[in-house]
Amino acid sequence: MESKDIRAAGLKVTLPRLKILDMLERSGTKHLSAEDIYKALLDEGEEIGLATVYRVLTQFEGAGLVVRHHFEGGSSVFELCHEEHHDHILCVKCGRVDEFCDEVIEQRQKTIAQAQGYQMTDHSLYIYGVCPDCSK
Amino acid sequence: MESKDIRAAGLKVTLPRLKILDMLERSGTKHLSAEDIYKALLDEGEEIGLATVYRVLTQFEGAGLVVRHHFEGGSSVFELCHEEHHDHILCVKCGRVDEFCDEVIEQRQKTIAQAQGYQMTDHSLYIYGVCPDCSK
DNA sequence: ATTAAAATGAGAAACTTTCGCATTTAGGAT
DNA sequence: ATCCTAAATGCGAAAGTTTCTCATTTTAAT
Repeated sequence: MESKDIRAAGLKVTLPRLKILDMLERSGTKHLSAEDIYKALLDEGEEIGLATVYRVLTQFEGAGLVVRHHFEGGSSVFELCHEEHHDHILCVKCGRVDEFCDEVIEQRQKTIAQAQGYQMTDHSLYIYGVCPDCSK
Repeated sequence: MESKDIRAAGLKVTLPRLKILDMLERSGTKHLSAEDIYKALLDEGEEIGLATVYRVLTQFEGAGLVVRHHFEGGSSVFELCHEEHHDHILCVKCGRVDEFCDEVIEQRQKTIAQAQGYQMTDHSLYIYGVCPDCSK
């Protein structure tokens, strides 16, 4: 259980927060929007308010428990923050999302930031393409 | 003039479209939202509707004349599509945006896509950091 | 000039996200 | 275990962004 993660963030361990965390865990590699999480929980018979989902996700983001992504299409999506950083490759046909890590790029980004006089704090990289299943 | 670009996209050359294109050109490296463009044009005494701005931007995007970015913060921003592809580095303090190109990363992305079985169609890379001005 | 198809502007509508506030809950002190 | 206060919740309203509808205007080819 991650009660400790919630507590470590200075937040009280409440039922809604555990539910949301659990939902994100079970979602695996799929990225969920606030609305997705809200509906999924309602479907499972949980009582929760949409405003709470938004509030909690924002708090979790601030605490570094989840990352928010701005994919195309209106709403933000969220995913649990694993220790190891990773980037994403998305299928433009079916929406499938895969993850990858690449040290070469990581390093190169730092170099570029430095060259531009920036102190790099973060980055986001998305590769778009047609996934194996959709390209045959 | 880029009347030809508009025409090449199969769109009629209208005043609103020329105004929007011109505004994007004059904006230089700054990225504008639909609302930004709308207000800026109103300020210059132009008559234009917000719906038109949204419509035209979406059409321009489809035609490859502009790129839409989903930076943080609610609304999409747009920039003219120059021939050469480039990525962005943003200041998390002042919002400044700089651009860069890096062949190493470009190449590496193709390699990664291939390794994952994807046919890469596009990508987007944002580096976040503190810009030279804000870090002193 | 004429005309059909396309584009526009204004407001309504849809959608995502945040806010305000009365009520409930967590968790430390008793 | 019970009490108490700050924090969290749920609801509906509100704010913000984007799309839609439709009557009117404009483009560009005849």
